Amino acid sequence: MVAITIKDVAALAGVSAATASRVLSGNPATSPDSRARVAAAVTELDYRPNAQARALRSTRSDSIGLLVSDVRNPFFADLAHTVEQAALAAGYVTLLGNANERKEQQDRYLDTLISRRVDGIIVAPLGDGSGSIRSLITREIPTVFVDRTVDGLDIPSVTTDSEAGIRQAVEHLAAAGHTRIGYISGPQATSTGRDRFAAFTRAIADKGLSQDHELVYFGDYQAASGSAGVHALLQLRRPPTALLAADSLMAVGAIAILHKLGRRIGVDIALIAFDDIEWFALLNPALSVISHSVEEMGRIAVDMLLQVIDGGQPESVVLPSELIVRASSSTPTSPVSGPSLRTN
Amino acid sequence: MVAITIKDVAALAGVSAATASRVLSGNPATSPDSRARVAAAVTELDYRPNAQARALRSTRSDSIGLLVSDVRNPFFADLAHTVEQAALAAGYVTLLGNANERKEQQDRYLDTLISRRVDGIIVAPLGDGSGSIRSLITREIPTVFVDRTVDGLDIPSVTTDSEAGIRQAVEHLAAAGHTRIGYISGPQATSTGRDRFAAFTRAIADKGLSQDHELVYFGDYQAASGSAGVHALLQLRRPPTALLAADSLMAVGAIAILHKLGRRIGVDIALIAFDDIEWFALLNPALSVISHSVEEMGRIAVDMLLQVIDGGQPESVVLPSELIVRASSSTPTSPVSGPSLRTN
DNA sequence: CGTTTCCATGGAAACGATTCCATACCTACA
DNA sequence: TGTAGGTATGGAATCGTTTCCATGGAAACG
Repeated sequence: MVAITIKDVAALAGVSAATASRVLSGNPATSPDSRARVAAAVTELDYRPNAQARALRSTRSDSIGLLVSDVRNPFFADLAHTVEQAALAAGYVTLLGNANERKEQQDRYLDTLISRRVDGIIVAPLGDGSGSIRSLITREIPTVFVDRTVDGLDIPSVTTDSEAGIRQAVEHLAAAGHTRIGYISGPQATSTGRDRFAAFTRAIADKGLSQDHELVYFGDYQAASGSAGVHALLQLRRPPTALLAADSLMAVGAIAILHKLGRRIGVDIALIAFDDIEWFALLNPALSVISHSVEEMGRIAVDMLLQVIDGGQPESVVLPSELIVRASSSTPTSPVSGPSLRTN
Repeated sequence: MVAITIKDVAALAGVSAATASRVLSGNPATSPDSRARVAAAVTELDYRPNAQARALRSTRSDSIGLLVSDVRNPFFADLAHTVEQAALAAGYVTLLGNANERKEQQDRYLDTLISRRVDGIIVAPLGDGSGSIRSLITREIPTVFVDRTVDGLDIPSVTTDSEAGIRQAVEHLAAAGHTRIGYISGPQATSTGRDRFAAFTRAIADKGLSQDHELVYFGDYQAASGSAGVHALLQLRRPPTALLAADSLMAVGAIAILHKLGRRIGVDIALIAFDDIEWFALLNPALSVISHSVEEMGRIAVDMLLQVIDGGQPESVVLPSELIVRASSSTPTSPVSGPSLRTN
């Protein structure tokens, strides 16, 4: 592996390394002649500048870090795609990390991102402001929180207003006659887990529905915990007649076990999920969801990060959420959960 | 932003930069005393080594590149997760790129990955061996192809044997009485697109089914082209009674438009998709699929890449595929596509 | 024609680590 | 006691760029 350096290019072009560097970085203080000669040498040698050396000298790495909990979650997959494409358009490459909803892995990734001197970090954070998150602040590394926040940290963020969507969902279910709504919550170590749970609690109270704390199951945003949640909730002496899942993966788990148990969604039990995924509309019955725009979230996050990198202090953005009613929650149920007709 | 370097650490610890470096890299030629002093200085200063400088000097970047077509495709999302986690376990971070099934974007990403001197690259390649792919070889950059290959290039790869699964699918449909099977193909610029199409053609011929070339629609592995394919195939004078989609996204598009057109899957028309996605089993009717193991593919790809980085020459691996019959294809259909009973 | 200005250029010093090489010290052995 | 061998250490070179600074020549101006 013979490494080709800028000196080789300079030698072949008959100029100095300094001039070659100037040509390559588009510095106007270059003659058309040397521009042409260097360009020719570059293609002749198939020269690729060493990004490490460049970054070392210029203290810019042209890379950003994106830390999410799990790309297999369609929400984060969409986010990763949008962020990566927007960053690419702005000349940055994206380092992807999956924290797997585990704080030590988040810290480990933040450490590597700091070591690699990424120009900025977009993170869906987990936990409180302890650990490596603290280092981001003391080092003044441009950071933007996406989807989630961390209490007490003054970092610009793009989040969703869960309140509106969840309130609409609860009101919708209440209007259909449900009084006992089961809630499959996200982990309380995340701001979305806490916020959505709080929104649910408030909405339930405002509507005068059952606040039986047994109706809440605390999951971890993974499919398996959705199944476990349904399992637990259906074993109650007075099981819920409707379910609200705090993210799409737990909804998937819930659907899987409901199928297995032979409970007909939208007939025997109503189901609404947070997060709109293309596929949810294809289910039969189609799934009612609380929708929010991932693409917008990703684009705004990159925009904000670029601003922070440029020394700006963008305002945090809160995006709306909204209930989309489909068949999975459209059947009115009598309060005692009697039999009902199926609609489609 | 005051940068803390190894010299600061060395000064605080009262040793030289060389010794500090030795301590940090675990070199045994260090006294317990300086080890302790350096460790203390590191935590005191919250020192993070500059990965660029380290990489520049040691010609290892401890990073790999992963280039897929689109993380929003659940297959690639799973792959990205597995690869990223396996790489992390081996001490590497992953640079993610989405080529969006476009050759120029693939080339652009390969260029940046080369510039960044990643230690290796895992790519689901697109197109022929022209463009930047060629540079990978001449520069002897450790590379592994995953899911797809490029004809004529001697690069280790992990792929799926599409033949077996597709043959099983065709035989299964033929046994159910289908003679006109529509095929929604992947792009012919990808090896999977070509291989699966060839396998389909062979299977159709062997079974003596209709080889009407109008029954093949060439899509691009995106959902929209699945919809377009169904639309085109159903407009034929003699439309197919069964459909085989070459990937999951096109299957999603197909399902969406079939719903909209009021065609009942598994009743009016049979449907089988390549790629097994957890959610496909949750559809009603559940979707028959040709399944292959993404996790295994990802793990093996990282294993192989590590071998190549170590100077080895691992053998390419071909993983099996297999038909999983579910309700979407289980109803026998009379050759003339008459009415039939619904099973579930 | 002489002086100023401008522009393209090359030499050399960074950037922050690793690593070769030489040295100083200490122990062990004859 | 003198020498060989081992160990911990520091100085300095190095990795491949960018960028500061000085220089030389051409152009422009009086």
